[in-house]
Amino acid sequence: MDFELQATAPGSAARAGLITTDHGTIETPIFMPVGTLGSVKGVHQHELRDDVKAQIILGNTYHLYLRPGIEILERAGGLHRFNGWERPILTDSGGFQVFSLSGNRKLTEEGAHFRSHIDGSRHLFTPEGVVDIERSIGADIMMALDECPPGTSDYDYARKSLGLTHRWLARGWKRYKETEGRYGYTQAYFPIVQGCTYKDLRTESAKYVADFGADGNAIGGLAVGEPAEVMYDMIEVVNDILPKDKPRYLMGVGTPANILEAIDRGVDMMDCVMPTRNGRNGMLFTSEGIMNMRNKKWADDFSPIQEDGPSYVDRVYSRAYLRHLFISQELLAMQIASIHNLAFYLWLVGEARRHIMAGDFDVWKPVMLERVTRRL
RNA sequence: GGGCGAAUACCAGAGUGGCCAAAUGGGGCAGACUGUAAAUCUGCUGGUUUAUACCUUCGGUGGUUCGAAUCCAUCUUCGCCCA
Repeated sequence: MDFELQATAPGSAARAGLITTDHGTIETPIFMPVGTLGSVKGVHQHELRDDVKAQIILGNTYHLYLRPGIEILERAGGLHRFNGWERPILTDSGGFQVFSLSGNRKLTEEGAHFRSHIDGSRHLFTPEGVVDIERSIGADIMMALDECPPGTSDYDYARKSLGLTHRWLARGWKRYKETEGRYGYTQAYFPIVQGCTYKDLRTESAKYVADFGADGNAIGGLAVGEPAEVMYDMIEVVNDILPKDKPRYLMGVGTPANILEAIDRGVDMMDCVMPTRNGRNGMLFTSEGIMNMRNKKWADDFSPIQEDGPSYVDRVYSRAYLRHLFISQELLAMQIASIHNLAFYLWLVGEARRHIMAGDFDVWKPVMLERVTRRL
C-alpha cells in the first residue's frame, strides 16, 4: 500500500492524498461505507460503485468470523470474491465489539474472550488470531485488535487499557510481519491509537503507534460518549504526532459536522454506520441540513429529496413519496435513504478534497458546517 | 312481525359499581442512533401552555346510588336468527 500526499490546505491541517492498493486507488479525504457482514445494508454493489461512488468499504472481522465463518471465506477466495466488490476493503478487528458487546466478553492478557451474540458460543480473539482471520478475509487494510474503552473511562482504567492495546499491537504486528496475503495481493496493517480523553495518554499512544512505521495509522476510541469538543482536541493532539506521510484513519466517525472538523484537523479516512443506520431509521443528511423523513411536514412536499443532490435517488424521488415509503414500512424507503446518505457523505468528502486542492478549504468549511447542521 | 346480541378514545378492542381519562394492539406525532447484536429503541397520543390537580368523555335521554363505562327504564342505530 502506498500513500501520496497531494495537497495541504492553507490555514488548516486538512490534506488531500492518494492511497494506492492492489484493488485500486482511494482519493482522500475519504468516507468508507460500513458493510459489517460483507454487505452495506440495503445497497447493491453497482449502486455503491456507480451512484454512491464508494472507493472502499468496511467489513468486520468479528461478524464475518461468526458468519459465514472463515472456512467459507477462504473457499470463496476472500471477501472480494465472495461479495463481488472489486475495490478496496478494510476490516475492523473486532475491537469495537469488545466495547459494544461488553456484557458478553472478558479481556485477559491473552486476548478477548467473547460469547457469540448469535448462539452464545465461546470464542477467543487474540491479536495474532485476528491477523490470521483478516488474512483469510483478504482485506486490503487490516486493523489491529485493540480495546475501545468508553469515553467516560477514568484515568486509571484508560491507562491500563492503553497498556493492553499496546502489547496487543506489538503481538499483532509481529504476526503481520511473519505472514503474507493469501490471495496474491498485499495487505496493510493499521495500528490504533487509544488513550480515551487524556492528552498525555493520547500523546504516548500516538508516539508508540508511529514507531511501527505502518502504512497508515488509526485513531480509535472516539465518539464513544465524550463531548465532540473533547474528540476534536484529541484528534489534534494525536495528528500532531502521527506521521504526515501516512494516511490517518479516524475510526467510527461520524456526523457530517464531525467529518468536516476531522478533515480540518488532518484526518484522511473515516467510516461510520450513521448514513446507513440513521438512513434506515428515516434520517436524511443533505447539503441543506438534516431531515427526519417520518415527520408530517414532508407529507405533501413533492419536491425532490435534494434537487442538486449527487445521487439519482435525490432527483427521481420526492420527499412526499419517500415519507410515504417510510410510513408504510416499505423496503425501498431504507434503500433510497441509504443510497442518498452515502452519496451525500461521499460528495461531502469529495468537495472537501476539491477545496483542499483548490486552496480555499478554510473558507468553504465553515459555510458547509453551518449548512449541514441545520434541522429542516 | 318476533327473538337474540352489540354500541367504549382516530381504528380495533379490554373493562361489567369506587384503585377509570379508561388495559392492549394498530394508526398518528416527535426524539434518539457515531470502528452495525439496530428495517432498531424511547416518549407522547381527551382538554386545561406545567400538574401527584381540575374539567369533559364510554350511542341518546331519564333513573337507582354517597359514587355509574359498568345497574334499571326507554329511545336510536347496527348485526345475527326465525317467520
